Amino acid sequence: MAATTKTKTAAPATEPGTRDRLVRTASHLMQHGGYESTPVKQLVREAEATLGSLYHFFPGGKQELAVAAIRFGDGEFAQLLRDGLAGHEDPARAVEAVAELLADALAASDWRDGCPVTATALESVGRLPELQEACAQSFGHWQELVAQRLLASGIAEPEARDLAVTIVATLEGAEMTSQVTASRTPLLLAGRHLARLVASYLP
Amino acid sequence: MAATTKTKTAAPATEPGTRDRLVRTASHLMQHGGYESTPVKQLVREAEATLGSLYHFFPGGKQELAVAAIRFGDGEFAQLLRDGLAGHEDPARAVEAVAELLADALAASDWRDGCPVTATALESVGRLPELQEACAQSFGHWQELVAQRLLASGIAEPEARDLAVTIVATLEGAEMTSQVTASRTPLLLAGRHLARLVASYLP
DNA sequence: GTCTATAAGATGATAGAC
DNA sequence: GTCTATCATCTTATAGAC
Repeated sequence: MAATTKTKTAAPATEPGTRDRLVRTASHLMQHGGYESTPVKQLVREAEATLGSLYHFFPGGKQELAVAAIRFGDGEFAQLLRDGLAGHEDPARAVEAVAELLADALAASDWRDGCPVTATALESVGRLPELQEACAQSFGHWQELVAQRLLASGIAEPEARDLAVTIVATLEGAEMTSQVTASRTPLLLAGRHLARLVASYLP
Repeated sequence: MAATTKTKTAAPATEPGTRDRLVRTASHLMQHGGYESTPVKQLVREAEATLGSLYHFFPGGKQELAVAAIRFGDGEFAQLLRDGLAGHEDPARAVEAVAELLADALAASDWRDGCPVTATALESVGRLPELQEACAQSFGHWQELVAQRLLASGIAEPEARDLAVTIVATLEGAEMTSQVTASRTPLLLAGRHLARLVASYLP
């Protein structure tokens, strides 16, 4: 924390350093195939780094890098969530907008850029505890963002939090369905149904 | 199809043959870690088979066995769906019952026995076309079961089908969330919210 | 901090006896 | 149909020069 002074995210305007490139690339590749399908060799190649650099920044190897990648994906997904939720006065319409944003990103990437956490999350259950914990924290983080948005719209305390859990879960499930079936429909339907559900809780 | 006469599922009362053991074991292991996390060596060991048998029944190797395993998991999940949906007159309550069944199975397996398709589905997107196709068919199959149940309750044609897509997606997403967070809550909340949504479409 | 070469083991798949 | 031994390749990780 006080070693070289600028080891953390100091200058966001500068070009990303080797560590950042490794994390971003890992996040992107794990977004596709998950953890096991992503060999470190491909990782360092696409990050334009070397094995030496990887084990310099992440002595814990692939697993430690994967945890950092999940945290990074957590932040990226959170930003998309904030963008979508902020675009409309009506919270029901806001949730639907998030589903539409996800469908856009999915179609634009030929159905490959889904949730940056889901694939790894499933692989991690009961076998990679540190990764699983990072994934669980991501879900909690996103639920909190949705809950705050619902609370701000006047939905009461227990209902808003409960709804947020289901909203995030439904978006995850619908995104996966859209990916596998190569169709926007599941996400768009989920958006419509979630909007109806949220509206039914509005004061 | 007409080679040895009894190569298919002839006697369901007899103890399962080697082929069946391979398929069941593959389905069970892929239910946990997915495709890449399941080495063939572990597969044949737990199936009490040998490499020779695997490549005898599945000349296409691991991939061909994986497709058969997904089809098997498709059928198992479909049965759980039928059981849950048939238990209540009210379709809203029936959907909620499915979520409760899933939560029970999950907790009983220490959060490991989730959907037998999801993990593999995500890994397959854009990289294993035959597996991806089998996974997409599973989702379609389950959606059809739910749609028929809703239609039988008097929900009209386009609404019932659209709802079925969201119901299956939500159950998938909630089950994943329950697995990763080791908690029944996400599935139980999803069940409650889905019941409310279904009720809002009832005549 | 970065690089290459290499270790040590696991991986999917095959050969050929039985 | 089943078995074991083995292949070629790929895997994560390390060593040590620069």
